[in-house]
Amino acid sequence: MESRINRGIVLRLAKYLRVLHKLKGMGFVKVFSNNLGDAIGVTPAVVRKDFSIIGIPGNKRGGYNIDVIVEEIERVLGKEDRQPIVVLGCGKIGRALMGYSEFEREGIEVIAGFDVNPTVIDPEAAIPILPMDQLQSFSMERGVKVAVLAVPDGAATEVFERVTMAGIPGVLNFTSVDLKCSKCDFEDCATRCVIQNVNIGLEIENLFYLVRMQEADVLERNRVSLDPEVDPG
Amino acid sequence: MESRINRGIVLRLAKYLRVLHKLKGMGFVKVFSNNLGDAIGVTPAVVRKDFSIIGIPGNKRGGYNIDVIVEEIERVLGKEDRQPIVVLGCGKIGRALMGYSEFEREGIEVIAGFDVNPTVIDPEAAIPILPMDQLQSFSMERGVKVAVLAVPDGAATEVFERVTMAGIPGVLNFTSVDLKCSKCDFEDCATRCVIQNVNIGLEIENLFYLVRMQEADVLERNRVSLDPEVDPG
DNA sequence: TAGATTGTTAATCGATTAACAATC
DNA sequence: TAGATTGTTAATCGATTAACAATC
Repeated sequence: MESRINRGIVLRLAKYLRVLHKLKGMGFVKVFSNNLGDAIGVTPAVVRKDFSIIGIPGNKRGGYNIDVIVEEIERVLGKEDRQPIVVLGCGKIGRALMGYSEFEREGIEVIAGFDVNPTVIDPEAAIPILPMDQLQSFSMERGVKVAVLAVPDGAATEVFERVTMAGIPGVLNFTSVDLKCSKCDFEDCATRCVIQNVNIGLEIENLFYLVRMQEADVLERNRVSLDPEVDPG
Repeated sequence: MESRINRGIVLRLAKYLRVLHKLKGMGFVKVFSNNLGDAIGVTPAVVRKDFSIIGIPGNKRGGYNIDVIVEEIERVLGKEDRQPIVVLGCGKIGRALMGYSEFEREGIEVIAGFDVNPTVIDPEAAIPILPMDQLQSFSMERGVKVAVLAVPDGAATEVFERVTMAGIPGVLNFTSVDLKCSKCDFEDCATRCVIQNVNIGLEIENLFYLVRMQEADVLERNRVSLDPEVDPG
């Protein structure tokens, strides 16, 4: 019954926002919970509930005003300001992320990379690559809020340690080491660090499993439909 | 009450597996639900329930036998065989994934990359990069089950179309376009394609939001603790 | 036996869904 | 007015957690 703002809602809000920007670009002014639900793949009731929770008003017969929704969601999500991040580990994945062109559209900007390998250091590059030692001073100075962790698995915990020392409160973790700060619950964390783990290997394994399950399922259904009642003996 | 095998369990099983391999390497033979729970950050009851669901037996006083768990989880997850995948889109992200060394440890092998850009095609490379046109024939021939989508957002739906045409039943989607096959529920899908969306931009936005919430929360708590009762006027 | 741990059942929790009164 | 859509309340659902009997 009690529904606070959780990760689920936040994710949906960001999705609404994209659809709404497109609709607005097409000249739409109003939208119904029905349309929006279809667009992001949820029921209209979810849309109405989400909007109700963050206080977006609609009109009983005329749906919701797109400008109002956009403004309110952006306020809740805090989209007004630029979102500067740093990338830790400038190997293949790290450098790919540093050049990820889709970030720009979202207001996300990689302001520096860090690495322990002296040969990749390049403070003069468009996006400077600095020695890992400078992480703390740089982050303090620039007020870095989010770091992307793209180091080898073996270095994950050590580098994560540096991140907490540097006072960076948010981490997107691409290593396959499951990070958690001590006593850290997703919602409430003693050392005050929010971690989002993205484990590519795990996702792929998972996918293989789901695919196999699905294929088994199809087979099973065919069997059942050929053989509606099990006939023992 | 009724708990079928869902994404949550599958993800946990893969995590148990990692811990267990390490424990085994250290010479352990038995493990308690308690230990395993601590290791992956869940309660012992969850561990016992998971094991109960997939039919892993324990001993009332002696915990679980590591070899038995490993064998059973690997059977359920189907870890015995190699897991060949293809990468669609050989830009920065795509090539980074093609060279992702952590895959090896998990039995995941990138067997080819595909791209529309003729200048990156290289069928003789260690991991061949082929024209996108050859996706269908290649996948049919090799029985590809999982494709990683790393094309620009603009090409996402078109390339995904090719994937379904090629009969590939699993997709890990790194574009920020929310893919879904028509009528596709996560569990049950008419066109029989399992999609896992990994939206890096969305994750980072989310992180910024959560960090901001957390900071607000800390402030709020300090305020409350300084000012335990609201004093109007 | 006493102590500890499994395996399962019941309670809790939170989120999603359904339903419908309010009302434009 | 009639029809449609919001906003909210209650029902449902599934997963997590607690608790405890069984038993080694």
